[in-house]
Amino acid sequence: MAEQGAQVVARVGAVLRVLSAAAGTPASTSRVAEATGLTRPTAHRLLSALAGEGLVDRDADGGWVLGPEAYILGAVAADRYDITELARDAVRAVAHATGESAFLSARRGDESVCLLREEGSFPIRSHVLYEGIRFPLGVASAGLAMLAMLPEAEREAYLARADLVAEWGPAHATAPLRARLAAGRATGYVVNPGLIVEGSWGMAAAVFDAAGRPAWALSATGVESRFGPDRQGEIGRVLLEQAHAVTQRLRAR
Amino acid sequence: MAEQGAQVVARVGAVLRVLSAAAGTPASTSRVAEATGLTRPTAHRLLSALAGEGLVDRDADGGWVLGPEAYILGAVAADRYDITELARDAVRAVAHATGESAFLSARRGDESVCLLREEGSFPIRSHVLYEGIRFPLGVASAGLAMLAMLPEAEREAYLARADLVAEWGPAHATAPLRARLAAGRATGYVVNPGLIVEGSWGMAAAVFDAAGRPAWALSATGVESRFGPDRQGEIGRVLLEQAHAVTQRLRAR
DNA sequence: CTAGGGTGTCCACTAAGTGGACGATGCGGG
DNA sequence: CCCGCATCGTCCACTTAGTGGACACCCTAG
Repeated sequence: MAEQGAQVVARVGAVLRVLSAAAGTPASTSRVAEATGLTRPTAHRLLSALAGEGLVDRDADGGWVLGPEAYILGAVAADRYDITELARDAVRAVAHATGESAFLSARRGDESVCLLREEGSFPIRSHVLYEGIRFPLGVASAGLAMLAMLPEAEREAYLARADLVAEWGPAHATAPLRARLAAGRATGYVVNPGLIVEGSWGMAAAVFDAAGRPAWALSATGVESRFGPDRQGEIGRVLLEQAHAVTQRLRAR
Repeated sequence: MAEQGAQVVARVGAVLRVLSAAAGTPASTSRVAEATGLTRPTAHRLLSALAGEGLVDRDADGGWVLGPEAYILGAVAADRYDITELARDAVRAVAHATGESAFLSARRGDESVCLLREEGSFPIRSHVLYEGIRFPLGVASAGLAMLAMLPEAEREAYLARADLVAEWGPAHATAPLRARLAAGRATGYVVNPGLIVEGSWGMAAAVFDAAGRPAWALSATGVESRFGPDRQGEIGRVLLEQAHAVTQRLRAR
């Protein structure tokens, strides 16, 4: 039984996150129910009430999307939380230097969420990441980068509570995951060898907030052939350099 | 008694709107309770639960602000609802041509909410409007402009249900308000003769969405001495021209 | 035309949510 | 340094808001 007054709020949070993760693609009532673990009448009721508040909207075909009030909340909250303007040059620099699509992601609890994407110039690109998409911290390269740089106690606590194998496969068991994180701490950047979509690789480096905590990550993704040993060092170097530059800018403000 | 499943959602909406309207200024628990009409324990419980979801945050002094999840929701929703990039040049043109601060506001139900502000060059400026601030439709010039251009049935329905006198004074009674709206329909722009803060005047023109509905407004505000009959026509012309340009751009996309 | 999948709504039931009261904390003034 | 006042967080008896299984309706594809 939830803390009093929290159950509906938690459900609202879950519903909004699902629509956010859908990145503007309308979701059906059944889809929202499934993704949030709610029953369909409950999902429908919450969605209708949220639509009444303008936090969600309904498209012409009955699909649910984030609403105009969500946009306004975000525009106001951007003053405090938005680093995309400050980081945009760095994301572009990664895309330009590596030819791969580059991203800025933030940590949100036990998830990473993609905030910014810059297309790379290389004609074959991975489209696994887009603004709003979320992954567990141990899954996408951005989340791996932030997880690797957390204090050991927090990292181990996460590994203890997160069950990634069920949904993401045995490559996400604790032992291989710890190895990946240890390698990331050694080099400063992490490598995701096609564990979300086979053949789509990613690399990432953490960006630290003013308190020294890994709160964001810069990453690059592309096809496997572009992430071999011959290029990994260079991509890693560029990611580290640009991530460090963003960290410095954040400290300076 | 609310529609089932709606009471807590409505309260969440109200809490988030209050924090949004505070435009980043931290609000105390008592302040949120007062502004939303909730009791203090209820406000505290909802705020704590929303903090758990990341939709609100608590600053170092215990004040409540919109949280990182609110920012993310808004960033995702911006794809569908953000016209500030498209309208920025027009807002700047109003500021430049008139010397006054210029704004873009949106209609949100029975309120107008300020989305964008450009400072004017004239050294004496009004600071009544800022991003996130909300007014009833019949109060700020932006809301007046949108209200004036609504279909008559909707406008009259609003006038029937909105009681603006209690909080805003007798100048907001239905008769003077109708006159102001009629004048606005005749000229295409509305004038707010210092009714929010004495001496701070505003003028606005509506921007229409693809369906021809007044969904936004461009406005200019400044000190009374700058809004006399000698300048009203020119300011009105600039507002109309720029609002029309934004309307055209919206149709074209 | 039929079947399947998705939708919206109902309402008996109960668990979640409420708010008055109380104690704690912090700050400012004397 | 102490006291008063304002604000805070928490408690828990009470009640009503929220729930979800069931049902009817709608739409689309074969």
